Amino acid sequence: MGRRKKEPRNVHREKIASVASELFLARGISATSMDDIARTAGYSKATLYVYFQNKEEIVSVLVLDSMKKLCAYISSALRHQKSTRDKYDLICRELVRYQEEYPFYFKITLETINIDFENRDYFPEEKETFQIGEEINEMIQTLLLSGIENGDLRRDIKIAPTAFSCWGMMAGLIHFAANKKDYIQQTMGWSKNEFLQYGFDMIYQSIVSREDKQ
Amino acid sequence: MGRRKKEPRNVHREKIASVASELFLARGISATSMDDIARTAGYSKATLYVYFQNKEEIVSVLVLDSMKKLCAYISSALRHQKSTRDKYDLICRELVRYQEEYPFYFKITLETINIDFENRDYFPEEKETFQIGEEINEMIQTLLLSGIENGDLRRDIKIAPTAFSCWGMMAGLIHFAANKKDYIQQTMGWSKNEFLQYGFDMIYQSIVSREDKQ
DNA sequence: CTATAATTAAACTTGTAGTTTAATTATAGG
DNA sequence: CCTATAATTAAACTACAAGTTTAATTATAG
Repeated sequence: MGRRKKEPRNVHREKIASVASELFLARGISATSMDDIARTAGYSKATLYVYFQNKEEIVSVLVLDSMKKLCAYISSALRHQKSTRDKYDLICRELVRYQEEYPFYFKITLETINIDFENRDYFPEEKETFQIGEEINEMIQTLLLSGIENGDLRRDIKIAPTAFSCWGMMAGLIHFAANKKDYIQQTMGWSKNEFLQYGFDMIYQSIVSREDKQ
Repeated sequence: MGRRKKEPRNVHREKIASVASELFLARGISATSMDDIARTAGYSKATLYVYFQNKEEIVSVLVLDSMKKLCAYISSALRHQKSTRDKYDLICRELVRYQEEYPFYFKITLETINIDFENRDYFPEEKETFQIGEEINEMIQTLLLSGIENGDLRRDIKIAPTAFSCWGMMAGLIHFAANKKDYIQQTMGWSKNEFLQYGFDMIYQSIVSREDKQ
């Protein structure tokens, strides 16, 4: 009975999400209204509500996109480096890149990956985001395991707790560095990246094998 | 010319702040309206605006209070323990306690201690909060220094970067543990505190002296 | 040409922070 | 006991926001 189709639903969703992404990055999520998005995207607000349930759904789609990219970054990092340390360093770099590219989603991800599937209703995108988080976890745990096997990492570390501790510590470090850039410069005379390098190295020190004490 | 004084300004401020604190803890800051606070405190909304500029000022007073307590906790921890490790452990415990007691202020503190004194106008409370953050930093750096001197900690760590890295990592760890309690239980079979213990130990491993390799 | 899908303008609801005014209330000082 | 005045307040107001709904408009497939 449809007499008119033109663009499929997803084209509109992607156009809207893309515009929202730019506005969110420029002004922040809460400072961007649905009216802003509609105006910028060249739709009316009513149309936005045809393609998305609400603002939250738009955000969750963008968070998912960003997590997919992060996952791809990390996966590529693991494939392209050989040594445990090189892989570790590149993962750190990718995490920093992710925070810089998507500062708001980085924050949301840290808080949301949670998911107590009982309580709330979640968008499919949110559940998928959670799944991708699991994928990343598995990659990190695989790295830890192979690091232990070839003697790069301590034999007595516990894989899962170490992976999650690293995740929490790195996130905290990156968050700190991103928000206190000027402060770091003033008190230590270090750039954000120098500071991060030092912090990431500290974390590595906590898991590295201590056999080689030349 | 004042014909009536009754309660000094600060009594009202404290009563309002105290009520706000309870509501914030119970429902969250953004879910608590000025009307809620006024109703619960037994004032009219107009009176709230007599004693506070706005909601933000109430929050900043509460954040300051919470930071004062944290500072006192940590200071006491350092005075009551002898060994570097005991002092370290107790500081970790106090940080966790702080997060549990003031989850919302913990988050704000992590984001706000920043302060780029040029940009915004800050309430005096915000500046004082920053100062207390500095005090805590100094205490931690003093601990690191004495730990190095008596051989408990590695001689090659850099005091300030290590202190700030620890701060960032611990905050990240605590934040992770607090938000993903159930997840930790399900994936690792560990309680939040067991996980935190493991994570804090990892951090300590990264700064501990490695002389004693029995 | 027209039925109908797609889109929209605009009004509306509900909720928020913040401001202002005019009125009310309580009391310190004479 | 008065009364000037400080303290307080109710209530109306502005200015936004998200989200919902309706009635009208627009474009096009057949």
